Amino acid sequence: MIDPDDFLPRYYQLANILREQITNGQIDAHQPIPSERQLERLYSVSRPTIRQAIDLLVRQGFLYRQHGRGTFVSPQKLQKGISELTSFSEDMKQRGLTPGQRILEIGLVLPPDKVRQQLELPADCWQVLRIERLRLGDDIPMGLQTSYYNLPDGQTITREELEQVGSIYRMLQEKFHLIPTEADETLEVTLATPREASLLQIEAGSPLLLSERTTYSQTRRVIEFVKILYRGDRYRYFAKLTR
Amino acid sequence: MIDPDDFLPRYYQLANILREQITNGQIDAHQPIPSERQLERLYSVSRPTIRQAIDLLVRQGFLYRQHGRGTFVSPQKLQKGISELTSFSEDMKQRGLTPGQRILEIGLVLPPDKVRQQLELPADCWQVLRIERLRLGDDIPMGLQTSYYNLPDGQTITREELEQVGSIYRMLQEKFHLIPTEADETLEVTLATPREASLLQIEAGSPLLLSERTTYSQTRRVIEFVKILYRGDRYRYFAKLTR
DNA sequence: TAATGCAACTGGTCATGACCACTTATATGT
DNA sequence: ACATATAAGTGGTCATGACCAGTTGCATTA
Repeated sequence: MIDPDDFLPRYYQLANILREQITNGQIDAHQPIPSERQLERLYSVSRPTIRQAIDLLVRQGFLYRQHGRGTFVSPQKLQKGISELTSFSEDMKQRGLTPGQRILEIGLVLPPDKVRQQLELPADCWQVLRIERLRLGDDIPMGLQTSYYNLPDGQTITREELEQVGSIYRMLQEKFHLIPTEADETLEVTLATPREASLLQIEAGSPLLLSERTTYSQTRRVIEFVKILYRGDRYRYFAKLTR
Repeated sequence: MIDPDDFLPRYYQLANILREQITNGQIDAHQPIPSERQLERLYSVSRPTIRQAIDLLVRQGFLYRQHGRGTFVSPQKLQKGISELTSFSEDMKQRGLTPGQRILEIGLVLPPDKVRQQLELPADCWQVLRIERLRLGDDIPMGLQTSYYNLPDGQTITREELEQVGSIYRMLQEKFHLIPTEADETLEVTLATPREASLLQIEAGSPLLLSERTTYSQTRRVIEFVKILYRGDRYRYFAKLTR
């Protein structure tokens, strides 16, 4: 069952096996999985490895533990990851919609104060990359996105590159070795300006959900600052909270 | 430094010590903490204990690791907990406002279909506890909250009890041993009805942020279903996302 | 001098073994 | 029949020791 020569660590292989069993419905909600000592014998791995695998699944919301009783399967409802950092495209796919985009503008600009602060840039900063896109779900306008990036020494991203690759995150990873791992997001309500309304194909003054997100890399450096105006009638935000 | 006889486990004591040092600014952002082998000698605890403490602080956003290089302090900005499950009162306190409330209605009602589904109750369910409160921050209306509870066998909560204790969560813990540990939340935009507007002291048709939350206990049973209508001009939602 | 390779760090994974705290069912007492 | 101990199970914590996999700096080599 578990291959010690696999390039994946054993605790990770075990977590995958157990997750599979759970999502396949082989164990009902609120039913116990085998005890840690039993798993030790079942899969011929030591208890620390078992516990590491279970820890992972507990954090991911698939299992919960009860001291002295056992480890149990969470009900389906809670088996969605906690607030996961996703791109707009991934978000749309999770909702069962086909993501799309129309690039409105792309180029270097003098950053507004707020953007400069969020990107942690000095006051004498010259220019940052700004990308404005209309974001679509099943070809219907879902949001208006404005992103800002501070790329190293004169490097940049062209409209052609972006249109070809599609995902900025993939470009950042391949060209600059930047992997988004954490983000701070705020949500508030605003009303659509005439320009925003016409782009989003709604009436001026319609309510919008405004998301502002700062994304950080593995080393906790700022990668990007993103503003998205979502159509209030088509978008709902999901979050999973823990104690 | 670490007391083996303390009622707190050692890894937890160590985490507290390190967190203290970090928040006190004794180690600058992006600077390394002592290596795990050094901490082993410094505090006379074994490496698994060290790693458990560091794991905790990494999950809480205070530290980040880099294989082969070391463990480093995160910049202040990211040192706020990930999406934490908080009550309205705690939320207000974190924002530096004094929480308050006005109980509008409290009593048993026939649950609407949506509420019944969220509380995972059978179709023939008779009645649930419904509490409607106006929530204040620094005595200014911030939101209109409607909560639903399914309490065991005829037990209930009276207006007097709630007014005296103040916190429903504390009552749930003391009377029913229910501790909120997880929640699913959705956010969307709506417009205020005349009644909502007058209670929140805004104009009818003003944009509102609607939060719907289902809260679960340690054993993943539903505790409550809560709807809060926040004033769009006074409330902003924060979230921390991870990958 | 510049490139190379080695050694000494770092965190990541894993095994073994032990004891504690909590829960549950069973056996034992009254 | 009931209450009470006991034992066996569970997860929670911790120590010791080992090896792997990246990173870095320094010494060696060309």
